[in-house]
Amino acid sequence: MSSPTPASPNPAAPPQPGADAHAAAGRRPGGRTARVRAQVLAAVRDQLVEHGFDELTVDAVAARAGVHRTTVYRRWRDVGGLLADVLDAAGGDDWRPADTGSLEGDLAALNDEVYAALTGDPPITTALIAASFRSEEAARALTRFWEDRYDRCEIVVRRAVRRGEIPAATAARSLLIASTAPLYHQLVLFRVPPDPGLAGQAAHAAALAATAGAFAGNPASGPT
Amino acid sequence: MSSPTPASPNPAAPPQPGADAHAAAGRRPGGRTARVRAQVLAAVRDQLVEHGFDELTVDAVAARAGVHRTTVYRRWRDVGGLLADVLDAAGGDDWRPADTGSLEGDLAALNDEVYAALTGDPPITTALIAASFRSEEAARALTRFWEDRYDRCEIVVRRAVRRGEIPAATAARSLLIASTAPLYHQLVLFRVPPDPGLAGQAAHAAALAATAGAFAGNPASGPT
DNA sequence: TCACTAATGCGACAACTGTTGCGTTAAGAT
DNA sequence: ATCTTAACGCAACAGTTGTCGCATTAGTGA
Repeated sequence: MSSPTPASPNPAAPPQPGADAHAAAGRRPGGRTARVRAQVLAAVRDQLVEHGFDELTVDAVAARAGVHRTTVYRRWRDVGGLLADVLDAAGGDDWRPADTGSLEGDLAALNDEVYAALTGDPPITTALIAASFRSEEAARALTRFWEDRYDRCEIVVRRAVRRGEIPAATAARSLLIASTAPLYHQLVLFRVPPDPGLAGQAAHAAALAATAGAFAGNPASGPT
Repeated sequence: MSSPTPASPNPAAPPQPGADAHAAAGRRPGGRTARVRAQVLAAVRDQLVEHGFDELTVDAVAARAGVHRTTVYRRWRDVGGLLADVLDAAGGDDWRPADTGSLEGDLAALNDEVYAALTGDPPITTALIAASFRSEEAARALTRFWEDRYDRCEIVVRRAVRRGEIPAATAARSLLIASTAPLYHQLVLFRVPPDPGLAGQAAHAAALAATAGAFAGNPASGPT
């Protein structure tokens, strides 16, 4: 997760996001509906920033947005639905991985961003992960978000191949996961105290392993 | 996580596990208290197996255990406390990593166990991870459990060093995390559809990286 | 301008969650 | 055998969560 801050909240709000929040553009995407959605999503972010995930209840969001409880329940179902919508709005940015000139440098830069996202205050990213364990909808939104982010990261591997650092048949996704997973593992699951040194290690090891051909396979989509 | 099934539920039950479930051995560890604890913990496991984490409520556990709601609330506080106690009871087993004769084999065997735990039905392990995001107490218990497991796994690295497979100054913990984290990452956070092939990959890459000296550092406790 | 209707507001409601005070039971000690 | 008291059972309670039917508002199109 790199920049979950949504710069431009999508003004179109489907009335029934239960199935898919993006399928139909809504039968009435006009003024009030869009305004309510903007107010509610802003309220979610503000509430999250000011009081954390524990106090992110539907009631609190509705009150802060100046909207009735039932409206929020009907359109977003629960807190997970709210966060899923926030997350989808955040996925529409133009983020790209940094280009440092070397594979290890690129991976380290990625991990630095992951580190910042996971240890940042307010802990928005951690809150989203936590929410994904409470709501299937939030889980799907998070999966979509990460899928998109890792897709964008594959250029890091392609650049390294072009520079001759690693074999052409390197499984990009596997390499990227091997590089970032240890950081998530320690910060999210182990909850080790934050230490900026964590970020560089895995990047180094992954780059070395890639050089040694540990991720040989289909260059586009490795063995899952 | 490898074998969360508690073979022998600790009969000693501290009355106030709020602060630390193991500090004082309780002033009255006798028959009834221990019996209630055993009933409740068994009810937690049964409820989890039969109805999953979503229906694991304090009320359901109390009813199934034949115990009053208030008793559960007072001794375990919430569902997280219940799972933390279950988890602590599970950590007292005699699990050891398999010895296959090679580093990559040992790591692959580890990942096979992780895979089985994360994809097993009922999803006890996943439920515990989910609970750790709702309850600080469950989170601490999970950290303790994993810390203990990874400690026991370090012998895998020491054996590899003894066989001359990897440098003596290999950071055992870093290697182990690099080996297992990708699997957790994909199954727990990404929620990719289960695929037994996932388990072997990371083990292979980690073993290769270790051989190349990617985890050079303090052999006992690597750079965090 | 006017009718249509999707979306929202409103209040009531049941279900669930967690707490408190007090009486009862039974483990541990003398 | 008897006493002490930690732990439990019980009932009542307030607060929260989520749902429902119906009234009202405000985009949308004629």
